[in-house]
Amino acid sequence: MTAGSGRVTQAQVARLAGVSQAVVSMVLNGSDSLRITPETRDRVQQVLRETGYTVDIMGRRLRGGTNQILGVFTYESVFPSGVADFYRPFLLGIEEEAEAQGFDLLLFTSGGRRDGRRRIYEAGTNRLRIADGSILLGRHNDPQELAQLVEEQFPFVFVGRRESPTGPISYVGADYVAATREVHERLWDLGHRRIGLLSVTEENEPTLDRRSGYEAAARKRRRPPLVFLEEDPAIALRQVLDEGVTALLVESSAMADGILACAHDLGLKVPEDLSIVVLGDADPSQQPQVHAVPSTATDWSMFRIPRHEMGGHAVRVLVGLLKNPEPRQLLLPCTIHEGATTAKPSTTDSR
Amino acid sequence: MTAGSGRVTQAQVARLAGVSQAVVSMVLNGSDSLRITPETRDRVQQVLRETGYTVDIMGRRLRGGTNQILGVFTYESVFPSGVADFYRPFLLGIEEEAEAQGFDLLLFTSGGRRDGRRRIYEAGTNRLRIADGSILLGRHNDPQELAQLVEEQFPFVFVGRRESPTGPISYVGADYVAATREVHERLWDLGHRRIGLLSVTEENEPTLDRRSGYEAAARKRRRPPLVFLEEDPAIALRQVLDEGVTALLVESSAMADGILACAHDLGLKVPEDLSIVVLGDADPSQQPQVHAVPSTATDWSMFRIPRHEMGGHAVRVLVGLLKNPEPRQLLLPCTIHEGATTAKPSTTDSR
DNA sequence: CCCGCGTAGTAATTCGAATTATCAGCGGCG
DNA sequence: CGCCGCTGATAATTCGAATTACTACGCGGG
Repeated sequence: MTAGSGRVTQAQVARLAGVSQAVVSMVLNGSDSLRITPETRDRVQQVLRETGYTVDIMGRRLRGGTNQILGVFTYESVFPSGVADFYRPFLLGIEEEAEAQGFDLLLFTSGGRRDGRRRIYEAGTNRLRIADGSILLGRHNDPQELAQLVEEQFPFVFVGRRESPTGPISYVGADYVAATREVHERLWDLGHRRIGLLSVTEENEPTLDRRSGYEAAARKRRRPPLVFLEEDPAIALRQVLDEGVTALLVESSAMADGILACAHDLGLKVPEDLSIVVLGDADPSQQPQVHAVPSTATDWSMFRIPRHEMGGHAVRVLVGLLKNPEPRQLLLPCTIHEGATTAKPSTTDSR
Repeated sequence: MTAGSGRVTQAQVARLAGVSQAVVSMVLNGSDSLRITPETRDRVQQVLRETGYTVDIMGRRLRGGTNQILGVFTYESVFPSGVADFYRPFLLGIEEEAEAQGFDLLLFTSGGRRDGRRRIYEAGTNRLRIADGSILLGRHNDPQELAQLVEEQFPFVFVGRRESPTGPISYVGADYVAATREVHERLWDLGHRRIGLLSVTEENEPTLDRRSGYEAAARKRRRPPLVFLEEDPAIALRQVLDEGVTALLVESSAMADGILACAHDLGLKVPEDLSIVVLGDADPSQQPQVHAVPSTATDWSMFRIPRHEMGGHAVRVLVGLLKNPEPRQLLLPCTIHEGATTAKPSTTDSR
């Protein structure tokens, strides 16, 4: 009686047009248009227009139909307030492609939060089902929820590579492996022979990918991998220098900032004495709240994650999934930004 | 067959537990708990746990008549790429409040465009009706579409004051009248006696509000209104100075930039020789694509539009509208930013 | 004359959950 | 014995749309 009273149903339209509800449905869907007299169809369409009828997505979906609605589930807020906005490029790509494909977007904001995070299954219900399929994004993820989604055979695509022990899941990710390998190759071509990787202990997919790309590149050049896991930049830099490293790959620009500062303290110049490459864009969610980009920001050598394209491709993969529920995985190439923190090594160390 | 084949229903649970579907529903909802034997309830709950049953939100909402979805319709793209992002604060407020009120958000991106703009009525039907109600935002608007929405008695709230000849419509706007009056008062208190308004010819609601606020303030001080409509900043400044104006209210920061440049050319200092106040935030959609804010940006004296709050209040008004379809109008106060472009007048001109 | 067949619909069913009406069984009392 | 009232559960209905099964009607050919 709240919103439902104003809502016109097919049955009401049918009564006004003097036909049965089934006819209204047929007129709407154009199915078996041969079976309906042009006069009847016109009469029904007239009433449809007068009443401003629109389908009830719940009824249609209950029956197994589709709504031309794609869900967008984020574990964090969709519209963040920070200037360095991690999600926006993804969402822009998603919106553009959804518009191109003729889908509306449903943002799942209704659920309560637990531990400050949103959940797909809240109070025993899967809210995603309102949409025909859903795009998931966010750094966090809940393996249990993912597993249940897979079991329900609900069509969804993750933005960013995700693996689930339950079975293959669809995703559109960035090819960190290839990008890291490429970075290693470029440094090698510049003459570097001791190329290190400063990684983090947290073992999520992107980190693992970067490491495997690094290790593959090192193996190709028959060099032992030089992986450092130290969190303190000063100690890390000491370790790196002790190993004779001339070029360092760093996971985050925050860590790179730390290394750079310590290097300056030691009287080292970047890139003359040490080349540094950041493996990816700045991820603001891992950094403290920096609202204003410092004007002296370093022009890091790095690679860019194709966020915009990832969003668009995620929509395309999801739409494909609706027709053919065969899981699909897609990795998009990162573009390498030359930057100002790489150069030829000053000392030719070929231990 | 695509989605949902893996789902467990209440009926299946009931069969496994050897009871009827109604009992399962009762156990789940705890209703009439007195009517169910503890043993039966335990048995059902056991099966519920084993099968991993989750409520299908569709069936539940189908009965309820409401689907807990609020539409968000924008005439332009929701996720713009520019840094100066006009919509984001609104959307952030909308998202937060929707989450608090337990609604999902449906972004209408599917509609085809005409003249590069989205439309509410496509193919004769109102797609907004999919949601329980809808929030509209965007600088453009289509009076005809608005009129039809009113006639359909569809619950909607406009962000920004909008009037329709058809009847009262709900909106949440910023109180430009009061803010402009307040600006005028402050300048008066500083000693200014010739306070001008540089307006634009386009007559939308915000412009009219600013003008009426200005005129009310001038009337209160028994001063003739000094309204300028010249678009060329050089000519406008000449007119302004010819009238002996010592403080100028300007509609947009773009225009203010032009005036400032011309004033400098004439050897005038701001604010010493001329105080300037911008009536509102910078509206990036009226400016050329400026991706990087110039570091020499002027600290304009101006007032800020409470975008975030407007979004949140729009959701609250809309939710209220669902219960009681009585149109509601709400104006939120702007906050005045002192800035660096106002000062006491150098010449005491009291013509 | 009646069967067959096409036409233009209508009646009935389905989806999943919630709710209402109903029913079976049992104890107690007149 | 029969009936009331209570308990604990089940059958039936509802929501809106889509689809299948069915029917009423008309026309033509055998």
